[in-house]
Amino acid sequence: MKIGEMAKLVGVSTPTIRFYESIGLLSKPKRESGWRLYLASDLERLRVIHSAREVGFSLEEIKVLLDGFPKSTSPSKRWNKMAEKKLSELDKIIENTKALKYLIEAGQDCVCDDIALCLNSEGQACRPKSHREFIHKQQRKQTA
Amino acid sequence: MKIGEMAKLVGVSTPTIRFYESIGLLSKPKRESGWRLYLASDLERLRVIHSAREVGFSLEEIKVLLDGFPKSTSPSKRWNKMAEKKLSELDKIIENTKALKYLIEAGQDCVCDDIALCLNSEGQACRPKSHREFIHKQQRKQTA
DNA sequence: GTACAAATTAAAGTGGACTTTAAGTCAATA
DNA sequence: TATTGACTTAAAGTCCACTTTAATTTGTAC
Repeated sequence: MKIGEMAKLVGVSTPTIRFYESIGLLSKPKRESGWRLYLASDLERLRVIHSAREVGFSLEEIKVLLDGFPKSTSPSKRWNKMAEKKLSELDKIIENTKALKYLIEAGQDCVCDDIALCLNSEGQACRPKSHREFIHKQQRKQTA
Repeated sequence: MKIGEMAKLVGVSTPTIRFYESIGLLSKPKRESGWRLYLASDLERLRVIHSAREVGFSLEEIKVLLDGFPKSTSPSKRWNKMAEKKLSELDKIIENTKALKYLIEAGQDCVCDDIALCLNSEGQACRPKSHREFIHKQQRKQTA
């Protein structure tokens, strides 16, 4: 497939794809009369890159993660180290995301005058109760 | 508390806090002989900002989300619209994060020669099976 | 054959989110 | 009283991840 089709399928711009190629994040594909022709495997790789970007990985991190992805042999120390680090970061992201979801949902029927009050107040008449309890649990976890 | 203490508790730098103040994301706190003195509510707000940043919210988005946070009245249309949008983005982030976790975990004992093969191949001898199935499910979902 | 849409290049420009710099002030300790 | 470490300011600088520009080439439709 040509660059425009792949771009559309994944949801990035064509200059972005060329840019990724220029920094070696995507490999140089075959050409047909000058036009880049991509394979299904390129599409998969770009999809992974895109979702990793959305989760906040830097391009450099993605490069290490993908290029160091274990071949038939066992993973390198560097890869393993980054994988470990990233796994715990991803867990943190999931926690954060859930907390924010609760916060936003609560905004729809919370009666606090301020978000800080809503998060903070102990005896506040803030609905829904479930939200306040969840947030407080999160904060105790983070502080500890 | 002074700026350094708050910075340490949340995990940002002191210039970052002053920068947030300069763009109106944090309000100007009381001073004591020139030094900023923060309250517990400032700490909570900064915590929310920080975790939202980690999840990829822009500062502008966070500003809208927090400043428009419904007071005793009902939420504004703008706030509601952004909240809706953000809730679905957050769901996507959780999906992406889980998929990446599977991918990284799989890297530890996958026998594919390449990450694209691992994601892509149908009859490939790629362990663990659970991972491949999960990823394919994700992809079908995204493409659909 | 001409217009059009989609591709090509290298290089310069942009926007967001900080970070650094430089010169100074404050409060506590030796 | 002098040093230390945490604070103050405004302004300039940096880094990342693209995006835009401009000038050109290719394949398809009328």
